[in-house]
Amino acid sequence: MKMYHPQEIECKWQKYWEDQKSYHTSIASDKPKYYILDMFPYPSGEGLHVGHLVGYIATDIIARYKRSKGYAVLHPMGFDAFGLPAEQYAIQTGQHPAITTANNIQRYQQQLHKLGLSYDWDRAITTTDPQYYKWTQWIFRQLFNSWYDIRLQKARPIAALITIFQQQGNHQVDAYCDKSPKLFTAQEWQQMNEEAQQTCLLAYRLAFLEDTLVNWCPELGTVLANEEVKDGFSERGGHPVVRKQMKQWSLRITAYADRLLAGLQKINWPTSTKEMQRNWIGKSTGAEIQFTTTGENTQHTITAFTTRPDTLFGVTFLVLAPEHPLATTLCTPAYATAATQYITTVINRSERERLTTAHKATGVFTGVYAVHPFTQQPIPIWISDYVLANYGTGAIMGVPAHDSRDYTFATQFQLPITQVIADPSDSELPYETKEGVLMHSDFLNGLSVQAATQTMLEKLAALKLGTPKTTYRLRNAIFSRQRYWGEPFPIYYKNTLPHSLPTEELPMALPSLDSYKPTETGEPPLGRALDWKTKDGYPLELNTMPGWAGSSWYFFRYMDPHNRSQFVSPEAESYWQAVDLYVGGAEHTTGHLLYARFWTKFLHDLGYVTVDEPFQQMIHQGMMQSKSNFVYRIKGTKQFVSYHLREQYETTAMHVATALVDKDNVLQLEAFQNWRPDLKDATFILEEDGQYICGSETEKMSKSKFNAITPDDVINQYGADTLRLYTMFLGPLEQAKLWDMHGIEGVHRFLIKTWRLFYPTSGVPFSTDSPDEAAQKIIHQTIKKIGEDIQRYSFNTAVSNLMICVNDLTALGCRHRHVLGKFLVLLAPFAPHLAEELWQYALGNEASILAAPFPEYDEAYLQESSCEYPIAINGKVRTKIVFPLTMTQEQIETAAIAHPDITKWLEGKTIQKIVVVPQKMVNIVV
RNA sequence: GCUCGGGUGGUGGAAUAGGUAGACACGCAAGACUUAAAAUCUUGUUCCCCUAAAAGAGAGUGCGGGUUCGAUUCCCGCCCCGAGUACCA
Repeated sequence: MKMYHPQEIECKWQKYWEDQKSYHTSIASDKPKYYILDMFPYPSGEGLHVGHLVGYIATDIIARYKRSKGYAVLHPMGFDAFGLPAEQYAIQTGQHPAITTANNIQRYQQQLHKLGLSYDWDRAITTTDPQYYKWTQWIFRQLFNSWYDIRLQKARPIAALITIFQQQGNHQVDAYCDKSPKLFTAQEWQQMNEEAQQTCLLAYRLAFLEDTLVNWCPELGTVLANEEVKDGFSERGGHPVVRKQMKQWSLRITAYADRLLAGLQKINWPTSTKEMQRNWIGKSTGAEIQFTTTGENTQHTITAFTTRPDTLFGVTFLVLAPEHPLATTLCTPAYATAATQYITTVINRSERERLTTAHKATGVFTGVYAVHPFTQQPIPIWISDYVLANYGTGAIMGVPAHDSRDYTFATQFQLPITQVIADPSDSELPYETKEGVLMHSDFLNGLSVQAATQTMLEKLAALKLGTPKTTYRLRNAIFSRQRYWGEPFPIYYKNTLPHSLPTEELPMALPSLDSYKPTETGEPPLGRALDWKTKDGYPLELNTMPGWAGSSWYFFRYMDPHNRSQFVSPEAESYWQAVDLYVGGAEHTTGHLLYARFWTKFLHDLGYVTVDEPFQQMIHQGMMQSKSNFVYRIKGTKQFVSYHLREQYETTAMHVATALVDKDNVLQLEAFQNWRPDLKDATFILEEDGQYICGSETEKMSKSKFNAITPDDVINQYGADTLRLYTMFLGPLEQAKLWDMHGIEGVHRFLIKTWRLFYPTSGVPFSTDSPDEAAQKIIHQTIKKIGEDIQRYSFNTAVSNLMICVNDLTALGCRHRHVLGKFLVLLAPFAPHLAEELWQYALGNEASILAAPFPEYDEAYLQESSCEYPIAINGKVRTKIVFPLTMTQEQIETAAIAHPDITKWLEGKTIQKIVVVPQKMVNIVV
């Protein structure tokens, strides 16, 4: 009898599939297409752990299933390889990040290869490859040379804008641009020199230079995007982040805010993810209202944005953001010193400090009043950092009765509070609900919130005091990084104005440097490059692009990865279209997933792609958790105290490798001392029984918590098929799962049982007779279930159903070649190596199982001739009776109440009703 | 605080359209094989009461209500856990 040795057969078939080019994908116009994509991984130095694999295994099962259903399946993999860790390593060691990256990629590929994943590796792409980033630069160049036409709701080439400027100036242009662009006539435009013209155009480009307040991370020496900063610290590395004014490249994603919002309705994504994008875009409608200051000499106009114009009569103060242009100039001399001091401290405060003091209201009075547009009452103007400079207009009208933040501020500084909406429940102020009737509001009195808003907007418009306005929380995306390991910008400067390099000069490759640190003068690392200038001697851009540049369009490149003349050919793009199913982490919701949608819409506008949403359906795999262990170090010493005694000392908890801890959390002391050089002379305070007990917690699996399980160890012990199956068997794809090795024996035993079904101890040969009813029923039921389970991504139940099938066929002693062959095709997407081995060697098929079509089930074999009915009395099941399906409802009723197990419950009671649900159950109501 | 998930045996989980709660697997217990152990196989395993055992009775899907002949599933109110978000006017 042959034994199941996964390590032998898995290597053999992996090589076979590679040699046969089994996963080669091409356009097959006679077949329907299916594009299934995993999120672009960053190849970190730590390699993969089993948590990363959940998604890869799931997509592989679907890809294999879809192929066996006759689809042309695009299932590629590649690497998003620019990024900070390789560069930090380069700064420390001097090793070029390209070498680090290549090593890491190789390790990833080996790990993925050992899992038997069916990627078409000929289509693999890497963002750091100049032949790839050539096109990232090319797309950036298109963004630089485009503007957004609001009337047509699409991006257009900058040449079209120049034509408009030549003919009519920019007074009539309806475009997304800088806040107040310089206005000019056609004649003025024509008289401008090139420099002046370029300055004007820059205000309209979709990729533009801008002085902005950025998240500066001194430790990393670079700026970070909003979503790369968590609680005032950098997401990578956890370094502090401060706010700083810098000239940066930005992308005008805000032009697409409305389309990014509307597009969510067309795509099949988790509601939570859509909701998060909606909140991130943060569309709010309201009005901008003008307030004029009182004062003898100078009168200023302050424009405030509000979503509640209906509460205008409740305004008791105005607040300016500290960064507001008027904040420094408005104050009366008596208040100016205090105000300037406040503004300086607040602006220099780091993001971190702002957050920790967020709950406290701070601010200063300017000494100046504005006039209420209707009551003509004076309204004090304050400055406070609870108003954000870059949202709305940077100025708000304070309505303390109906806004909690304004309420806190008013209470703090004893400003008056005027209630203007009657609260039906009469609860405490502030009353923020949009229900109720207006009061103390002159011409609005008695109106509902909705009607009052409408009336107020009309009145403001008529008196030219305000206009309806929609704002977005979404900011333009800062696109410069002061780093080496990223795509260089295809940009050079002429008299400090940016120009794009001609496309023939792309790719613009990264230069080699002697060091990857910033220059002594604080310039980015590219400042060290010799001859970093164009042929004509113009200086090139020193910043590089952020990590998300390459991942914003990679899904198109897989369609046509070797194209030298286009980023994707129209033929390939129109065949593969959007990704049908995208599987990856939810943590990319407000970053990658938003930027990829933005770039797709932009490329669509310019006519380069037909789709305008990149990912039709999206699923997030749940995170993998694992038990992590802690030891407790007495502060300032190398002494470690056991779990139960830790409270007697002042200790810090420290993660310890779970490999050094047994299942009862007992630490292996010697192994711990040898774990790291600095622990060599560690000493311990032990429990009474002489053991060191570690603390334990369930946490997200990660190398830094020392609780990661690498696939390599599992594969060495059980084989890739067992790992694939077990990862799916743990629970639903989208749910967080706890990895523990206990259950893996169960799925491994299942594969051994499967093996024995084909190589039984009895040695009975396979039969080619037509299978018996019982075997047919089992296999057809399983075909139905597996198909349904895969289609609803329920892989854990699919594995269960495969187990049930093997259990049943084993009990039956099934030897039918026909039935067993069908079973292998069902098993193949989950455990491809074992299925191929048994298909070719046990059953003696000549062709690969990959060519076998997914079996169809025959309804005829699923028909039952009878059904077991649970018989319930008042909903409680009392007995079960088998009835033939030919029985009528009346016959079932009569039989049920005549059954001895039932009659004893009916004694002395009257039957009120009998419910018979065909093929389900019977309920007797007494 | 807000938004979105989720609470089912000792454990992971199943129940796809309101119809037998606990599939499948782990663990545990007993037995077979073995000199013995491991491996393998067989049987049992929601809890509680009763019983020598069988049989039987009751409770039960976070808690409290509701709709229904019937609710893990639908509705209302609460509690707990997890994730995301944070002055966006």
